[in-house]
Amino acid sequence: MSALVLIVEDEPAQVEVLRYNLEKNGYRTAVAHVGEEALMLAEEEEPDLVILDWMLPDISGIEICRRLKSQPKTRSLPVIMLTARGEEDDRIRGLESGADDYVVKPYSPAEMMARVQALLRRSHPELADEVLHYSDIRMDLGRHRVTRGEKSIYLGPTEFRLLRVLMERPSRVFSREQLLDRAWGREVYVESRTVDVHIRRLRKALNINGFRDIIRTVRGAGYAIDEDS
Amino acid sequence: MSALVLIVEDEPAQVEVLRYNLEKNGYRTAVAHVGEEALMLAEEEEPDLVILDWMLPDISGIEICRRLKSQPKTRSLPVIMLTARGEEDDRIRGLESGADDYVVKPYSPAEMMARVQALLRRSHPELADEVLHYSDIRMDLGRHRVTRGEKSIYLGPTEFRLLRVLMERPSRVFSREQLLDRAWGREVYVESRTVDVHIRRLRKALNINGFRDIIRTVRGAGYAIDEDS
DNA sequence: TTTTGCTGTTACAATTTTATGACGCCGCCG
DNA sequence: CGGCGGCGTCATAAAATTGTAACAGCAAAA
Repeated sequence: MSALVLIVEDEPAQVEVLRYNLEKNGYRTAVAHVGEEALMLAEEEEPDLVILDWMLPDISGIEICRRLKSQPKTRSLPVIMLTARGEEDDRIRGLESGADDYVVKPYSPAEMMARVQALLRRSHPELADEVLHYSDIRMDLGRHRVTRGEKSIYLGPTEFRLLRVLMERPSRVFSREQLLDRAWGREVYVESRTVDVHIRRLRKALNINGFRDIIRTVRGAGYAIDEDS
Repeated sequence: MSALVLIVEDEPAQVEVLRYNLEKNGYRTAVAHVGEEALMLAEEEEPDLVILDWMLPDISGIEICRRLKSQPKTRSLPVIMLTARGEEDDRIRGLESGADDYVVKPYSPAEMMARVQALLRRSHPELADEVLHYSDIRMDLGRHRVTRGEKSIYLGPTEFRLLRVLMERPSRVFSREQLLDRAWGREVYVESRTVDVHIRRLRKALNINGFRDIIRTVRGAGYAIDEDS
């Protein structure tokens, strides 16, 4: 089972952005558009985390947060407060109301995901699986599973570690030595040309079904994972 | 013997959903379609819990609940009230009539099961056994019993603990060390290769009758319980 | 265009990792 | 005491993974 995140937000566009990103990261989602619904769902569905918009049609986010924190059943439910402008006052009031974190709009999805994961790791370590994304490639480290589009990709241990290194910093070029360091470890000695071979294996596995090659060769420098060429 | 849950609901589709989920979780079920029948069965069958729909053809759920709570014989019988809309008034009236919990339709089966289990644990701790599911495998922790499909699976104590660890987090890959920690305990020292042998024994037991292998070997990483490959 | 250096690709042997069957030990029960 | 079931370990087979060498291709420099 994966973590359930309750989104409390009245703007449909915002909801969709959050939902898309959360589900891409393997979380389940529930949505409440108004405050009453939020309180109900928080109790009924027992989510593992709440993302709570500050401005809602009925009850204010701050009030919802206060109520959540005042009930034994939802007290330890982590709350990320979401607000339009980062005024210091709001920030303080938000945290005073018991929110565990605070994100200012506009925010980057990656930042939000990082915060979600950080809070989940704190409250339910077993639910916070790391997932790396780039383009249409998805790497679930906990499940040790790689997919491209809908297709499962099977990798040997070394290719898996290699891809992981590349995915952790997309677009960055790693020299063969850097890759050996990070994917093989500092102590082993292998020919640097060996990297080429594993890159090839990785390419072959990743480009199954005529997918475009996503590994970029940088002559004289190394390799990177990259959208184009 | 397992707990008996009385379902009081007039819509056949709803009944089936409930019955299916309850039985999957190891409860026995009885069904009443109308209020009179419910009162009768509550007395005759001595169920351990009642799931009571708010809207019924003859007597209202609230009235049934009141009557149950007024009779000595059924007073301590836990009641979960089931209603279509989560209006605050209904909620209050429901709880005032003596219901022990309140679920709003539509609800998730998992949520309902959690509530059933929570109430049973309170009233009859010995009947509230935890049950793990994955795919067609069912693990009744309290009864120490495993089934796959309709077939009983016999496991030694070690295989049982091992399967339990895997079932608690389906799809997650556990290293041999993690498995030793969790299924054997931190203090004992056994070879990590021993895990292989028990995995094999587990597989042999689980794949009886030509069932598909559900344990995934992840080279260089460990094992996971998983639907595919 | 030729040269030179780097990279892609393939084949293969070596190594590592897992699967499996067998064995002996231990504790329990009859 | 003897049999039995469960368990850990070992030996060996089987399978997957990996490192390297060799060579073809290609790009940039001369």
